[in-house]
Amino acid sequence: MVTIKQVAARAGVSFKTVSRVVNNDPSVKSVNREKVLNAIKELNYRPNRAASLTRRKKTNIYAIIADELLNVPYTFDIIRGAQEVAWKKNKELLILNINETKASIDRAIVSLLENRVEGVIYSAMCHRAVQLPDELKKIPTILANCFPINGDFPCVVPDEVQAGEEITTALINKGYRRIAFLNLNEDIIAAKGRKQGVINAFTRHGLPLSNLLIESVIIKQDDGIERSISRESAAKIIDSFKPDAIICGQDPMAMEIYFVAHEKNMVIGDDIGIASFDNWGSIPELLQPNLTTMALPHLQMGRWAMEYLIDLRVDLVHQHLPFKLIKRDSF
Amino acid sequence: MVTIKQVAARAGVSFKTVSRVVNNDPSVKSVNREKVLNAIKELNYRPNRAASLTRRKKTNIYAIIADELLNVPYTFDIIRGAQEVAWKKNKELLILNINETKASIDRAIVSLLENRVEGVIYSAMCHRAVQLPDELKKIPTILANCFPINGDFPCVVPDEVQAGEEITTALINKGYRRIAFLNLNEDIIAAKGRKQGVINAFTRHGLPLSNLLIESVIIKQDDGIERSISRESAAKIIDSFKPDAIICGQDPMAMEIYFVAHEKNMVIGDDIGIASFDNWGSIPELLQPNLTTMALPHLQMGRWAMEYLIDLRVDLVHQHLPFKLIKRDSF
DNA sequence: CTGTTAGCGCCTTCAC
DNA sequence: GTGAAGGCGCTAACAG
Repeated sequence: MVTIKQVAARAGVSFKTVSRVVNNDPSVKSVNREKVLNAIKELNYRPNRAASLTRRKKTNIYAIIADELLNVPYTFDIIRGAQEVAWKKNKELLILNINETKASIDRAIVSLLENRVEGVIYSAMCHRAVQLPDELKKIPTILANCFPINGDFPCVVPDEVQAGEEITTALINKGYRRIAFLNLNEDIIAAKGRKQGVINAFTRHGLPLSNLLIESVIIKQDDGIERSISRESAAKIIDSFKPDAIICGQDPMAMEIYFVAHEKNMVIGDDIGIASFDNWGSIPELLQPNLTTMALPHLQMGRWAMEYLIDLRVDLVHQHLPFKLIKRDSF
Repeated sequence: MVTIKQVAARAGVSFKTVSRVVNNDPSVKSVNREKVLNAIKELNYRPNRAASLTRRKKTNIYAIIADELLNVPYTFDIIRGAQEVAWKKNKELLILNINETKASIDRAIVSLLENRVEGVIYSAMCHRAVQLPDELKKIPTILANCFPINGDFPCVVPDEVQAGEEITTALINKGYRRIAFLNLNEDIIAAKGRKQGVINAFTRHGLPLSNLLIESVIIKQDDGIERSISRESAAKIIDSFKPDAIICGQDPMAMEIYFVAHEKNMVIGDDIGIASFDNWGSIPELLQPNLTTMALPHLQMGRWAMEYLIDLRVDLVHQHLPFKLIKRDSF
């Protein structure tokens, strides 16, 4: 491997000058800069990151821990958002993919510590509470799409309530007045918040709550496994409650509704409106125009979390898609 | 940051002994090892990876470049597979997420070179030909889920032909005898191979090719944008060709078929069999039992590629899901 | 603007 | 088994 000294010899300058050129120090005469640049190209020199890191105090390395527990397509956007900002700010971003096991997260933390990482985003693939090892407190850390069980880390999470309000308002604005909301399991954060949001929208628009039916169609069986009863429920609800629109907890559920509507010879968007949270991209193109979706702001969460770490900015612009930024000065 | 010397002072040994303990050198008296271990714990010492890397010749760092061009759920499995093996072999794995831009890949390569990465997996999100910069030839590289346009890198790709044979054979074994295959755009690798495989299976089972209809239902419009005409095509084909089973190029297509079948009051699995490549997980649970799917071996590709890099093993066991390993001794 | 000197924290070599 | 000396490739501090 060619070193800075070899380049210096070739260019006929001291190795410090080479170092300056490599690090874009403006205080190098352009003649010398040229010479060095040529030598670098001729020798095909590449700075040794490890060596440079030993001497520098700032590593400029950040990391995102991705807890892949649930592994739905769009969640990769958190990483993408973080990466985008890191790139722009010239920071290195380590992606650490873990799973639910303790060994896995422990190993990730070892990596963080040994690499002298300067900031960490801990991101979960579904909005939930997490309990993180205390060791993470040694490094500036922000959670994305999850929040700390003890409130001991700052976090950025989607504002499910606002999402619920927005999707409902969209339907109301389209003229729908009697809405059924097939919610996810109401134990989970997203389901609780959205339910509240849907109710809020009804109240705000002066619609009677008797025109609103909310039912959880993901049920936990005795064996602990979750099962979707969306199809059966939808069929029943359409007959009994007679909604003019249905909100689904997630895309696959919307697919089921399409089926049920078909079976009942209802025309989507005409006889019945359909809206859905969590656009998984699983809805065939053909049906998309008839669907009101609310995608979660994963990209923004990633960006935001990264900007928070790098600049400690907590004054960020509110984006179109709803968010909640819970700030805690833990460092 | 606490250093090896501080640990040594605390433990009452030379810093070299500490180094030995940290690196699991067996030639340390267990009394001393204990002392060192305690000191490490008390001071909460963490080896500095960068510093250790400067002196060591082997970095043990590998990287996977993920070309996220197409961003379908299961492709992350390539990374997961690579990571699994890297973990097992105690290697660090850098995940470099790029997009189609040259700037992006160039930046990734700079990162590879500066980090003195010892091996690279270049993975594409859909099976295709890629042209990689020559600079990658300086590092042992293997492609996963894509192959080099000039044959200048080794690669591991799914065996689409075999996949076609297996899925068709599965249908034939279930008793279906007249099959329509709604293929992806036949310009793409996967579509070509699978078509051949489907034909092979027919031939092998002595079925007349007149009982097989293959049609591409993803068409490229004049404006270059691809459009799926699977639904219309399926409707027509069911009426005219009267297949007893349909093979779909991918899950979303299978969803369309479910619809069409519904509209025609056909019972899935009874009046008509459905099979699909590329299990995206977009098929609602309820319908899964009626679907014969063939998932692509992304996990295995990731594992295999990594093992190839680390051990140069090309003699790996053939797994259930079909593969093709194209080996080229480029390093 | 440039070069010298002195490290960074660790590992290698080799003598004890 | 252990430790001292030396060096990895680079940057900080400072002198010129």
